[in-house]
Amino acid sequence: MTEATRRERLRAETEREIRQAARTLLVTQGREAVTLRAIARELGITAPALYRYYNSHEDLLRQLCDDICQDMSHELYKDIADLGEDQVRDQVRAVCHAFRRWALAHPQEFSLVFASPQDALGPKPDQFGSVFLEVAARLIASHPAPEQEHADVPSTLHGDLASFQEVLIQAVASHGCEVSAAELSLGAIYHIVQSWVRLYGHVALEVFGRFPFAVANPEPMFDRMIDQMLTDIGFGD
Amino acid sequence: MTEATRRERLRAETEREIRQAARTLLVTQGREAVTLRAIARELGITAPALYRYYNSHEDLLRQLCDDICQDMSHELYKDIADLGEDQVRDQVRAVCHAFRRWALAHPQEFSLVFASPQDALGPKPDQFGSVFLEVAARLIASHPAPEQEHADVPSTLHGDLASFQEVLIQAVASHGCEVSAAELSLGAIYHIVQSWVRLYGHVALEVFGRFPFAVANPEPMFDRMIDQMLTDIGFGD
DNA sequence: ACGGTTCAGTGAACGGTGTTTACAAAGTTG
DNA sequence: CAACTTTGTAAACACCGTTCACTGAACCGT
Repeated sequence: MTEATRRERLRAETEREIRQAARTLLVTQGREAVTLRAIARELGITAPALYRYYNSHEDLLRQLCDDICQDMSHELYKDIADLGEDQVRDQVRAVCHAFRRWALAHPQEFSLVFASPQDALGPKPDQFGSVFLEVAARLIASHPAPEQEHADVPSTLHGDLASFQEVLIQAVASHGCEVSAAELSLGAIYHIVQSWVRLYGHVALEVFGRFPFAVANPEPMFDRMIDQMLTDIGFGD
Repeated sequence: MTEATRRERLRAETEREIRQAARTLLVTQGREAVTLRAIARELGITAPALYRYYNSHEDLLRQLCDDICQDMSHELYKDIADLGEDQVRDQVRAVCHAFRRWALAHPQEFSLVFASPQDALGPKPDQFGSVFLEVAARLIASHPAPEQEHADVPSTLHGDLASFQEVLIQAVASHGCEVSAAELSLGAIYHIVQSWVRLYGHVALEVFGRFPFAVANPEPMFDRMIDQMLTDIGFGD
């Protein structure tokens, strides 16, 4: 059967139950309610027992953030799975809409992930925009005409963009698309990052209710922005 | 002298001292350290005394947010005060850079203001992007050629944009610039909002350390984005 | 099958938190 | 001076994260 011993299986099980309880508390009662004692109460154990699984309350929240990001990532990929391999532009559109929809449907999770400082975290650098960035990179790479040159991106950024280029190429490759550095120029990378800035800016403003004026229905504005983004990248319809 | 009685002056004084202490704690030791007892300790009083001034801890934090926004607003206006009345494009550039600089220099304040949900707040709808929005509106209105039409903005948004148009016209007017609705078209308003989305997106990502890749020096990227923004609005050099 | 070891969980305790309540001591006002 | 308002205190409550000594059960090598 499974390689793990019985003990390890039980441990992994309750570990999952703990985070599930924490997640439920977060969603139903907000971040403040995610307390060690409340979680333990939910599982029918006492608070100190949780220290067998997590070093601290902060540690638990950190791992909860990882869970959330992973779930969102899976959901986003699920939303573009139905689309054909060749409809990459539709995939970009879909992933943008899915990201907004997820954030609006899970404001507490979205806030928690963003409120937590990225500083003293593990080796994972991003894990939030990665899905969008991968799909967008696939779109540009798969397009036959990479007319974008890296003439208009400041030379100071070439180093950073080049290292990110490698990361993106590897990310795309892990989805079965082999691309070369030539197909994914530095200019293209730059446009992708700029698109992520806009996408994130809109969604964050909307989720946090910080739009400069009361928007009755932000959806058409979002649609319009996605169109503009695609046009700027060079994929206007 | 002042209209207020002696008691009212004393009250206002300690009220200011309380928020000053809270602010210092926030900056030096982070949000978690802004506790009622810590604030009281700083003033040499006890925690329950603070309830004579604020209804709750949450209420105090809310008002602290207001303080922060107001301070930032003043600082931003101070940064563009040196520029001539007619150099409005430079003013936009300056206010963008000032916003980024302020956010990077005050990450704790920036995070606190954004982490706090906007929902159950007072009558103030925004108070964060207002400075940028006002200056940007002034730029467009002062420009002789308002070639932007509202043909390319979704008709669904006309209502929301029109109401925001009024707000902006009033905001610009309060700075001595009378403009008509014709000089500040709906298309222009839309571009201003889009610019704010990008500006906020970049700054938030940078402050929260959530850029998709390690950027050694984000400043040239920011400069490049501001250029692009101005070009999109119709003010490329 | 037994004995030692590992491990999950408990209960009590410590210092800290927001908040309420009853009360004292000032300041203000008639 | 007396009545009243305002400001602060001390004690208490329930809750929080965290530590520690301890129990009991599961595991493992012999």
